Amino acid sequence: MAGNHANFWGNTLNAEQTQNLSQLQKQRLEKFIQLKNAGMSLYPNSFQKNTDIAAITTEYDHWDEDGLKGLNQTFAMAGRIMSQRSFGKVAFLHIQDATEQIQVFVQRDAIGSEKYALFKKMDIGDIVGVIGGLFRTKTGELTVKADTVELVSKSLRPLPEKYHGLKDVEVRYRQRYVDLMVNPRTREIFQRRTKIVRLLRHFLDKQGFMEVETPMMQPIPGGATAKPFITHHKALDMKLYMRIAPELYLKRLLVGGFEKIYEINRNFRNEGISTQHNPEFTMLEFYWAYATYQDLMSLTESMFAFLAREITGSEQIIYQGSEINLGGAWQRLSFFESLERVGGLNQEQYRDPDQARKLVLKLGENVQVNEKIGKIQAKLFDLLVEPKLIQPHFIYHYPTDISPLSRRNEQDPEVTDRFELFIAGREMANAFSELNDPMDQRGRFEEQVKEKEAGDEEAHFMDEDYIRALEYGMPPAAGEGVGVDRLAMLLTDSPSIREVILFPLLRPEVNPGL
RNA sequence: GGGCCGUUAACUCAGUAGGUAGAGUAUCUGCCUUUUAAGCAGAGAGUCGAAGGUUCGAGUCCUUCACGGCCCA
Repeated sequence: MAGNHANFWGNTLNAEQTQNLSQLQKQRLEKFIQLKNAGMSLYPNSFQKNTDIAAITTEYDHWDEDGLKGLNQTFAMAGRIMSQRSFGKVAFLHIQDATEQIQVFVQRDAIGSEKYALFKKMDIGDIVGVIGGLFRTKTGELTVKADTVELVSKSLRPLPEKYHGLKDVEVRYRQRYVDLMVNPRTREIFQRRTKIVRLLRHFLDKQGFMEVETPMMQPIPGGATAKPFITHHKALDMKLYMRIAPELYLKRLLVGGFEKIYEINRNFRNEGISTQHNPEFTMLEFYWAYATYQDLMSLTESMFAFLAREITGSEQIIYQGSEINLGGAWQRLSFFESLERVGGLNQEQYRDPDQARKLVLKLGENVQVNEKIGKIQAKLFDLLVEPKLIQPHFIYHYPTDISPLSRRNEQDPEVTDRFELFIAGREMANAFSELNDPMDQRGRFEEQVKEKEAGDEEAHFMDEDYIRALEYGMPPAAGEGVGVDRLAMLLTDSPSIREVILFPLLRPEVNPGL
């Protein structure tokens, strides 16, 4: 029989490939050939739907039997066969389209023996077109009584089990198409994610922000402390970086005269993978001229509360078992206050470089000998404060030497008018009043370049064109970045970023064909 | 990069003390015209992640590797 397969498919499948198929795949291939030999098109491009399944269930789910009888209307729908219960001369299926599932009743005497014989060759996983009227079964389920069932797309691989679904996370991520087919929860997460992004746009549009798109491939990667991916443009023979942030381009647009702008798009950072990090991730950044970081705190509060209400119906959400209240005004602590009040440190412990460094080492983290105090303090914060910030907290006035793009605080130039937002022990947003003094900015870049030369791969590059833009004069402004994936995690109660990214990065599969 | 855990039929999982591989679902055959985790009877289906090693004998013990997960960095 293997020879026949090869013959039938021309050179598509050779004998060895056929041999490698599982028993179930071989059986499906047999049916494929039988249906083909019966003159059936297995991948026709002809089925005309006239409704979605949800449209039917929404409209008729509450109709009684008599009402349905009097309806006298036929519907044409298409969907994947998800389950079937077959009797001798009659069968029940559930088919699923993008919107819903519905039961289909197929009767030999209604569609004819010949068509019924072909129908019996169809498998779970096949996509079928169904035309028929509605009725209620003995158990009361709204059901389509098929006048015809047509094969629309033949499935050559078996679907995972209906009861336990697909659990293997590796398969779920690699073959997301299967995960989406069989796990309703996965569909819900991604529908919800899409809704979140739409609502973000809606919210910002309503506030008068304009959406823009800036380069994702940049000659000088800027706007964040991160290691970039490097790529190359052939025709220009030019080194390019995948962007780590859109920030410096968005601020050029402030110079150009746009006053309220935002961008939602991918950033790329060449770092490890974890439950909270994927090398490419989606970021919202928005910039608001003549506003300050204080204004952004209020805007952020109303934005998150709005999202929570629209998505979950409440400002109180549950994330991984913790109740989180996104409503009202959130806690605000300065960076140093948080080290004291949340981290339990005294001034000497975090202000004295020696003591601070020793403390970090004691907590099991590495720290360079000549590390700047700001970086050491940031590590103390990550270790002692961040995990404890379950309810929303704004932490403001970050040290200047870890905030090279932020405006200095007018009272204390050693800190900046910057805040980060933490929810559920994670950084959700980073925002600040923008540094628009070109001289100060040049000095800060120069500091960064020194660090880069000292071996810090994450330090910022000098960007002369950005300085030039600032020299034309940028209005005072505040800007913020919000991690969209983390927001999606929060609002879908997902423990890992991979649950909210359709195709998270994985190492290549050893044997993708199997 | 380090530690721990996992990888057995298409899917979900068992696998005793090292003795030659099991269940449910799915599939196939037969019966079955209102089922819904349909039912009854029967059958087939495995490179036990890969490669070495120990052993008379390895899914099981050891080593290395691959992929994944969690934690740490």
